[in-house]
Amino acid sequence: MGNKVSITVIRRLPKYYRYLGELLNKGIARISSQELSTLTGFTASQIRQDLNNFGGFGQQGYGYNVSELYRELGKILGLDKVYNAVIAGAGNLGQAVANYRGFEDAGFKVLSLFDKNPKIIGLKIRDIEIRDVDLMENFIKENNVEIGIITTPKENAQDIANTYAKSGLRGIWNFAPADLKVPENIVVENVHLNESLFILSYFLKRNLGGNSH
Amino acid sequence: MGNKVSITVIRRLPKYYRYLGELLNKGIARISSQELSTLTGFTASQIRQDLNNFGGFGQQGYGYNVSELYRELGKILGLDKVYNAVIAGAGNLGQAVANYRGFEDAGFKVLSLFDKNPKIIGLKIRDIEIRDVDLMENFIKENNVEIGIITTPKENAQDIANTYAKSGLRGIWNFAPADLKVPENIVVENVHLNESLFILSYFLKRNLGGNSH
DNA sequence: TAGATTGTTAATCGATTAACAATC
DNA sequence: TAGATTGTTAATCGATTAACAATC
Repeated sequence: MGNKVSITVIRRLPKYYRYLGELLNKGIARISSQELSTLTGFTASQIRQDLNNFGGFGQQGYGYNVSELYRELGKILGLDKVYNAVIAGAGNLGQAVANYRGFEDAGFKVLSLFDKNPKIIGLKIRDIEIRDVDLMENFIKENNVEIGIITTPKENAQDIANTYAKSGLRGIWNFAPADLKVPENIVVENVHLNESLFILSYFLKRNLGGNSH
Repeated sequence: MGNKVSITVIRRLPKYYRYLGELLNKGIARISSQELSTLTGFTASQIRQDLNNFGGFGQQGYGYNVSELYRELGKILGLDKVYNAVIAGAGNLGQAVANYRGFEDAGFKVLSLFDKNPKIIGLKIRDIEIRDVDLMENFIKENNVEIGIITTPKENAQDIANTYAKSGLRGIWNFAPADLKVPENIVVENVHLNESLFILSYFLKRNLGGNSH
């Protein structure tokens, strides 16, 4: 399997996956790149190019088999494996993530939340306990945790990232508005809500409507 | 002011704005494109190109005045105006957004949350009341609300978007994993957590580390 | 004035679209 | 077989980088 697929291609894959899942639920068996284009807004040509980075999943004269393509994309996206995760920062956002159902669907399991506020340590979100953040490093090492989520204020984000790095985590999902410095072998994916909000604001000011900027 | 600045440029502006804010807090008065490059990871050349889409904010031999550039970018991003907002969906995520401090910093004011669950209608998040979603349309019309946030399950997202459109809102900040259909004059900015998570998963599977994919 | 750094044009690189032969 | 639609190459378009004259 070739390795150097561009990030712009990869960022489109989840959207394909989402629509294929919807088609699957509707019981639709096949789909052409043209029909996928109508759904996703990407051109048919681009869709074919994108998919062919990973293999020839289609069939001339027929199109793509929905359930096969869905399964293949799931594999490509790594959704066929379960990862253990922890959440640092058990405020509203941390609790929202802990409760987020899409999280389990993607094969992630939250084993614990961590916080430094003694008032909430010991509480449970669903059945997930909030523990003292001082226990986090050992917990990660002892429970085969591979993903660390950061939902703390930005002031603490780099400290948490450092602890994560020491603990041997492999990936960080960062919600703090900060660019984390981590060792080369750790993957960081950012959700920068403030940036998203600023972009909304930009287009509002200019009164430029239309979906999906 | 020219109008057609590409979306790829616009998506970099919030990062410039964030770092300039940090420099301002540190009391740093000037910065070169080269120094900004070190901070942001974009090339100096690209930074100069980006900024020159909006005007010549720099000075040869000197660089950029931090507070001036910060202020100018704030204007470009529309952060110099206050918008009223409401939130549909008062679960964890909706409450997290209501409590999110970056929200006020960007000039957005949440006037009310709305939900259909009678158990939480009437409660307050900080001092923001949760109201019955049936009252939402009138509330928006009567309170000069311009932004609608969607933190409901995806099943309800399009209905909420329709109500927003009827209410005369101008912008939607959508957290549901769905592509909303809205009239041309309404701006939609999406925060697709599931897509972000899938991308983290993709890079984890491939064991490709490094920041900022 | 000399040094620094922008603003801007030109060159390169990469991504998207178009086109069509291959083939189901 | 005829029609449909992919996989893939070539053409186009847009974004990034390099280079340097302008100028503070």
